[in-house]
Amino acid sequence: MAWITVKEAFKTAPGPAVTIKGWIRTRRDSKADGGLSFLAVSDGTCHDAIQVVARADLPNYADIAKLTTGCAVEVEGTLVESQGQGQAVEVQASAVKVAGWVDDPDTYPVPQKRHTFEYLREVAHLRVRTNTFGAVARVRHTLAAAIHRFFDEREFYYIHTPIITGSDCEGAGEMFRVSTLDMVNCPRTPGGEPDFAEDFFGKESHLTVSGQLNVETYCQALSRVYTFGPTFRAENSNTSRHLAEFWMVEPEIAFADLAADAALAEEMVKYLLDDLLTKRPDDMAFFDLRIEKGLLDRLKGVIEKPFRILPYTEAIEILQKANVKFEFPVAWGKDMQSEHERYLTEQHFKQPVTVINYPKAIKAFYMRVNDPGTDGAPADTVAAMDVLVPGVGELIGGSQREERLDVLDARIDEMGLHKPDYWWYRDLRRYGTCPHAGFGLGFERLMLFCTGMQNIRDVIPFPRAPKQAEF
RNA sequence: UCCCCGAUAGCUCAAUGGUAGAGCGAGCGGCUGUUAACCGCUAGGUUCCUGGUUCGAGCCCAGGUCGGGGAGCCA
Repeated sequence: MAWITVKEAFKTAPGPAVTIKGWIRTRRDSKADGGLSFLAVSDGTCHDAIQVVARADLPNYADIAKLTTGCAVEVEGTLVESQGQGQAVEVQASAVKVAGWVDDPDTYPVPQKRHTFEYLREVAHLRVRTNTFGAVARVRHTLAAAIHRFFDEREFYYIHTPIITGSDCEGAGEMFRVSTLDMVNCPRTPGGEPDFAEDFFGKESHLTVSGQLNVETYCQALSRVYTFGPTFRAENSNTSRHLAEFWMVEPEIAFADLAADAALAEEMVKYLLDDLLTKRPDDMAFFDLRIEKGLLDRLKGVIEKPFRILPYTEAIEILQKANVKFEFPVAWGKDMQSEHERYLTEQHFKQPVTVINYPKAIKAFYMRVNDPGTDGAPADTVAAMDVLVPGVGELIGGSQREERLDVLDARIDEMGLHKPDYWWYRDLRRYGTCPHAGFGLGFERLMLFCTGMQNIRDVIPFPRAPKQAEF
């Protein structure tokens, strides 16, 4: 008897003998026809559970009648056309073997009832057994696979940039230290500071906050590259859009400017949405029905319309003219607040907006300095871009990189950074430099955008956030 | 880190400073080719922690812990 997945079973015509293995979602009993039980069995391979009909003449029916939500079972039977409403096929069981009971149904953390997401976070090891978190897990996989396929189809190479970094020059926020030093009796320098020369790497090391600087080196040889891996920020961020450990997609393209970068970002987002709608119609219909009404229409709209490319200088003008009372003032040269970004993408344009050419003073040292007067800006700008999307805010941040060594050095000095730390990054500008650009896409933010889920802690299996690393 | 809100049964929430309740879930029974099933019965409590006010605290006060919403940092 062939063991097939529930997903396969739904695609199979009635008739064959099959074995199904999975976990009980619900059990319903009937005394009709001499007695029978209906078991909804899920194996997670697709959104729906399959109905198993277990008749009272099965030798272990007394056990079957005690099955509760969460029990693991192996069912042998025949795939048949369903006699009832609500499903096309079901399994008429010839044997139901109980692989694992639920100890105490009264305290099983995820019985078949409504749960809040806040509660389910406390039982993250079991929450994936619910409809929502099963769907999240499958969508997450589908998007991740689509990312690799998108780049592979375009001759990008996947670069495994390091998780541990010895350079303290990534400049994208607080970092987690990686150390094997004895924290209680740590070796000290004569000055009394911890002596990192004695540490594992012989220097102070941290978890990466971005793969960008490393991936730029491979870009300068392989032309089109990307990295997709975990990223760590030790910021004390307590929001529904930040994690201490998150996954980031960072492509880097050689002989490319900001326009090419923005075009790549847009093409990628649309490719991913289209692939998701094609490959996961069951889960996406669930999100549309239960999580965000109108989700499917919203995503289809994103695929169809071009992103709005909006110079920062123009964005400020729109915000200043807006008939809305903002909590924070709008002024050229200031970074846009969340409320400003949300206004642009949610109220004014009602679609994804790519804001480009930000003031130099508020952006990172590696972003390429624009020619004076770009977009009619009153001061220097850099070729940076942020892709803002409704409901999430900043989905992507990127830029054309400064490829001119003299300009880069001036920026490093200007920002008070320690030039020798950047020796290998500067080398790229000495040995055959070329214009190049790239961006970072927050994978969990993409998940929020695609599923309509509200909290970023609910779109990653085991969220890492301040005071949260239980599982 | 800042502002606001919250913590009571397994879960979601009620309860004027005076005997702690409901819905869902769970157990048992009834009914039904059932499917958000339905009907009946039953069990289930250190009211987050520490201290204070009071004859008496789930309720008032102080501190803490944890959670949620918003902000900052950003992806």
